[in-house]
Amino acid sequence: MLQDDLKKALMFARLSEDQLERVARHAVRIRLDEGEMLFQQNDRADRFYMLLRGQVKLFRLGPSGNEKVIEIVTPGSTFAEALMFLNRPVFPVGAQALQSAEVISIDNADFARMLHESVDTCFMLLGDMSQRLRGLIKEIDDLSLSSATCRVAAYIATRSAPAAGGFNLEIPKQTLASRLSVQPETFSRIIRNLSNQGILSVEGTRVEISDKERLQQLASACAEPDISLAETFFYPGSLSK
Amino acid sequence: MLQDDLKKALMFARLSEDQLERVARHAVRIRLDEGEMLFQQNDRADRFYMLLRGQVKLFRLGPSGNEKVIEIVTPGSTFAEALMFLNRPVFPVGAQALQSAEVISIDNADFARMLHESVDTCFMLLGDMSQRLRGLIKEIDDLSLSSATCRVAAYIATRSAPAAGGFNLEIPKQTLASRLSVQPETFSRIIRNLSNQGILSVEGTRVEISDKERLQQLASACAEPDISLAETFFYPGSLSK
DNA sequence: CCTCAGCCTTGACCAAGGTCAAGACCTCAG
DNA sequence: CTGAGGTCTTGACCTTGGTCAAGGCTGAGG
Repeated sequence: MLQDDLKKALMFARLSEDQLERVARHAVRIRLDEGEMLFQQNDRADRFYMLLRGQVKLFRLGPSGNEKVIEIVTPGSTFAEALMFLNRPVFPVGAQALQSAEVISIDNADFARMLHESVDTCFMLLGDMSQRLRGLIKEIDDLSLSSATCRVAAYIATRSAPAAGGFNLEIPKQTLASRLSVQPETFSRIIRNLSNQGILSVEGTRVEISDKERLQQLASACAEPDISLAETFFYPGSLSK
Repeated sequence: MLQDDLKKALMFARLSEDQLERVARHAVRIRLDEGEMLFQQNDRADRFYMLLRGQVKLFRLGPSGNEKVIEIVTPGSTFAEALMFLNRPVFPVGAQALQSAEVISIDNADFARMLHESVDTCFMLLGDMSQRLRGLIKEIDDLSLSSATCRVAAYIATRSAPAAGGFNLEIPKQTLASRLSVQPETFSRIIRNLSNQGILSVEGTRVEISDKERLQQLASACAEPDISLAETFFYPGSLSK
């Protein structure tokens, strides 16, 4: 049932059965194979989406084909809904399935019409967008105030926070690298450095954290290039000696 | 009259007199001297603002005091209103007057209450936030796909678009540099390069564009590091010879 | 007119990380 | 088992732009 799936997203949680039914009427279920595009950057955006299953990456293309992954969507999240309120909406990113995936696609115009009747949902959406704004601001200062090493450390620290010891990278390293705004080669090297430091070890997609504390330090101390962290970090020998 | 000033912002345009009056009741006019802080990063955010006159910069501080300017607010714009919808809102940036300025400060809670009665205004706000989201995404790929030179060129290109010949930098170069995520020294050098190229000339705060076309090229071609633009650019001699 | 304080510019140097090229490793099809 | 096409890793090199230190310029106050 489409309605039941819709309810999984926070955004639709407050809708009445009646409203849900109405949204569902203009919603379509779509299956994507691995690698399949859901939409292209600059396509006209008159629908938005909710991911049910699988993984979808959102990315921007530079003119010469180099891509930067902006986000990796996880099941239960909606995306591209913020465009609904622009005049001539166009997707600022492309969306491609990383694994076989299933999404629900919802008609903007119809949803907006319905939104008029539910101020509560408007507020929901506003809150949602606020958070994204914050996230992006965070992203910007990560980019301009932190080093690549930092970003990688921070990512791993967050990912490993819940699990005790280690975890599996669910994303191809290439893609992850792009998400973190780093070349794949550099990503590889950073991992190697961290390994040499005895902070963690990576075997295929499996990541084991050995020294959580140091990892945390790296993750947070990054914006602090003056403390001679770079030094202790890039010359692994200095430790064992 | 406070109401009249409020109307200058798009965001309040659709409000009824009644609603405006209500907003005005919880709004305060604030004067800022040059250099004065309006709020600090991480302060509790229970009000938002609209700039009437002057300039205000929004910036983030890294732990060691290095700052990154996120935005320079111009009169008529509202800012920090997106925080209103978060649970425990805290300013993600600090705000400081670059020149003597005047702002209106509006109470979040009261505004939100009023918003409940005006779906139209909700939509206004949603649109507004959409645009900011887009802006930030743009910002992110500028940071990760473009070079510093590019960003500077792009900035100047936009600023000079309306005016025919040249224009005045209204912002201290230091600040502008930070806004563009570049060190002041680098900014200076980039300008010099552009001058040597005969693309523009800068005298104090006055910028004159000599070769608009080349400037445009630089601004847009930046994401294209493979075309040997860097080469023609960084070795000025190669042109005259 | 001099001086001090900001800003801006310049130069010399250096490190982070991007680029290019090659090879390792893995998986899958034949 | 073998070969082809991925992805990942490594090494060598080079560019960008950050850092440090030293002037130059300008405007306000004595």
